[in-house]
Amino acid sequence: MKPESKHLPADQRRAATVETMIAMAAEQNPSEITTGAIAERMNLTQGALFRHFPTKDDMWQSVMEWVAKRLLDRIDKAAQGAASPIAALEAMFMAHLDFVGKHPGIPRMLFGELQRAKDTTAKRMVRTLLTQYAQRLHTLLQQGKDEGVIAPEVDVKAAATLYIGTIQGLIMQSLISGKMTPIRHTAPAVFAIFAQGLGRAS
Amino acid sequence: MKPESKHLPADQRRAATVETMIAMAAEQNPSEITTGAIAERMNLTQGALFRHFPTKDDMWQSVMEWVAKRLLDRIDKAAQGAASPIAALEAMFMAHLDFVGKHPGIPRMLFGELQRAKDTTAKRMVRTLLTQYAQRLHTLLQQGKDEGVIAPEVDVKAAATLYIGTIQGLIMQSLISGKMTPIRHTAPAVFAIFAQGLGRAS
DNA sequence: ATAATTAGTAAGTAATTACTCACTTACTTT
DNA sequence: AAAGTAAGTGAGTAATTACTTACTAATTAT
Repeated sequence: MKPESKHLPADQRRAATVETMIAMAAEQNPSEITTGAIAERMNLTQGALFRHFPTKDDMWQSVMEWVAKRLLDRIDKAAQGAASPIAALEAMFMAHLDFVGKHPGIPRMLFGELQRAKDTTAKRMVRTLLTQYAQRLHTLLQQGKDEGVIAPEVDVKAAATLYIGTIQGLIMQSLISGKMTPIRHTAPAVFAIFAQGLGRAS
Repeated sequence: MKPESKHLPADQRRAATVETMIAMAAEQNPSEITTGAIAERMNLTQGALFRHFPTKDDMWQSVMEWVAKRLLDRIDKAAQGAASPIAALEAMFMAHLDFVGKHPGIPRMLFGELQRAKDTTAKRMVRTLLTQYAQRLHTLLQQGKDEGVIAPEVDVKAAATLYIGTIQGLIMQSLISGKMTPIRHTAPAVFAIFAQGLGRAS
């Protein structure tokens, strides 16, 4: 398939490993992905992977770095052009769903890593990512209140939780149906209710 | 600790196993719970478990049965006394959170099982549970629209997704912080935004 | 070209885990 | 009290998995 030569420089091999893991996470439970399976998918022997990563946990850590950087980048770019805080939220919402639509394994990874028992570096990175995400939400929501487009009685923290949950609910839906496509279809209606919830009762 | 005699009748032993697994899921990743660890917690040898369950998957299946029955029962009872569809939704919402507050391992189990690769019986049961849950939501939401307390432009399916996601968001919050308690605190504010979202723009 | 370095291979190893089985112990029935 | 049955024990086993290592092949530098 891919004419990628066998010998790859270390950084490219690491990048390829990360991408392979993300692709595999779309098809199976991340915690059930073995180093053997990763290597097989890369047409490589298992041992070769450990020339580039000291442990499997380090592989997951690299994956989380990839995800955190790309996701935050995407939502930041999406929010940039928006005319109002609510438009920004909606743009972020859609960008986020578009992102997980392209990489369906990612939400599983995040959630799976979050519920790991031991405190891996990867787990800490997920927490950091979500905290940074929440910060952006808080800022926008507060801005919306200041500008009067969001009702003053709205609890900012609750709204941020609801926003994250809204995405999580859509993802859950896709896990039940096994398909990712209906998300794009339902998303606008779901966001509409959320946005209506932020508005002033008037 | 417990003066429970060593020899237990089969049905009691099975029930005890299920409860032990639920308790353990509150402390660690369900997929990392081994039969050895379960047996140890029960002061039993590993082999004894397999006298009561043919496979480990069957244990999880029993756990899911337990969960499905109890959870649906709880939310049905909660909805019963409610004066309006929205009050019923709120009562269900709170009952659900109360339930997972008492058994913090349950949402992890459900989500973890949902993202399993192979189609276990347990996975099918989770799907069934969530479908039945959604049915109740659809009924209430439609009722609300008929009575005019929910805006006619609200998409019932989207609202149901949002409701589930709202709970999921709160659970995610607790996974990040590692604590279950703040859920109860934030929940009303989160539901308030959701309810406002259902209301007529007027 | 030759040497040095970097990447990949193939065959391990030790640990873990779900499940089995021959045997023993506790309870029940007559 | 004796016999029959249900529940538990403890020592397996086969499979899997993360990680290692001695060696080889490709790439780069001199």
